[in-house]
Amino acid sequence: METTKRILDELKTNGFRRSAAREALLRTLETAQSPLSVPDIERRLASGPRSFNKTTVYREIEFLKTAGYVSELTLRNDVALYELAGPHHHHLVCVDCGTVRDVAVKEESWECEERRIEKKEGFRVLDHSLEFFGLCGSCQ
Amino acid sequence: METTKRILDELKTNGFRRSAAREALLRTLETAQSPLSVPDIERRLASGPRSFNKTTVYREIEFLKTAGYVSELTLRNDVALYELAGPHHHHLVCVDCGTVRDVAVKEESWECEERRIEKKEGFRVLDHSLEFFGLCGSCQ
DNA sequence: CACTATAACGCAACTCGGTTGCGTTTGTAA
DNA sequence: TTACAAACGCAACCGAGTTGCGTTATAGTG
Ligand SMILES: [Mn+2]
Ligand SMILES: [Mn+2]
Ligand SMILES: [Zn+2]
Ligand SMILES: [Zn+2]
Repeated sequence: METTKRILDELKTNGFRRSAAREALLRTLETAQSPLSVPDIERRLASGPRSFNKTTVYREIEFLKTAGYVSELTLRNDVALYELAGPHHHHLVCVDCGTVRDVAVKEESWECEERRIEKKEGFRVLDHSLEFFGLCGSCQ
Repeated sequence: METTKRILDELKTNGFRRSAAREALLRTLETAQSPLSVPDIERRLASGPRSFNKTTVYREIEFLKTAGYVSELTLRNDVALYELAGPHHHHLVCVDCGTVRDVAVKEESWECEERRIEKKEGFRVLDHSLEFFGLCGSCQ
């Protein structure tokens, strides 16, 4: 826990300030149990002690993404979702209620597949996205 | 070839008309060598014998998607891309030039993974998306 | 070849996530 | 305390995608 504090400290050693918006945004992401959209974040911030301009939120998300502390999630042309960056993982997305859950996938099975692609297709694989769509426990 | 004609025929037997927009749009997707966005499609149509209103293009895409002839592709929060529906497959996306290519992936290796998820997570998997991001031959 | 029903279309106005420019505020270290 | 730049707010903007509604055109019928 206290990921927020750790990130703020790391940022400070690199010359970035501990601002109210930055801390509030990090705490929001840390306490969220699933990825949030920017509108989500704005609402949660607004229901706290103070709200922030949407430009600030977008810029801060962009900053934290570039710094590697936040990762962006793309699902079926909905709005972008954000979560605190962690080890590489994938998601279960309920097509009914929209909830998003982390899921561990054994990647070894098809990392050889990536190497095969690199060789056969002449394409240098840097990253991949894999998400599962279906029905969560409460929706099936 | 002549996927366009086949689709138009199939649609006609179901009571849907062979309209100019529908035919032009299908031909555009058929001759495209990679998925297109709606703005892409609008531009290509406009440089042909006649152009169509963007609402028409959106509605037609939606119609063909629902009818199962077009599939939508979502990559890293860019605009939606569309291609003629075919057998399930995945894509190689160049993060430099943006080109999108089909790629065959042996799914057997991790279909057991899906079943494991269903059992362990209590989540009914209906579908998945898997895309590879990296550098194409000309960009690496 | 009319006639008709309705699928398909165009237009204008709108929504909303996301961006940009610019002037102001605020955190931090000297 | 001061000064510099990081961070912020505001207003205007952009562009993909949507909606309502009146009009046009396709295709089956007589
Ligand atoms: Mn996650
Ligand atoms: Mn494809
Ligand atoms: Zn659900
Ligand atoms: Zn490339």
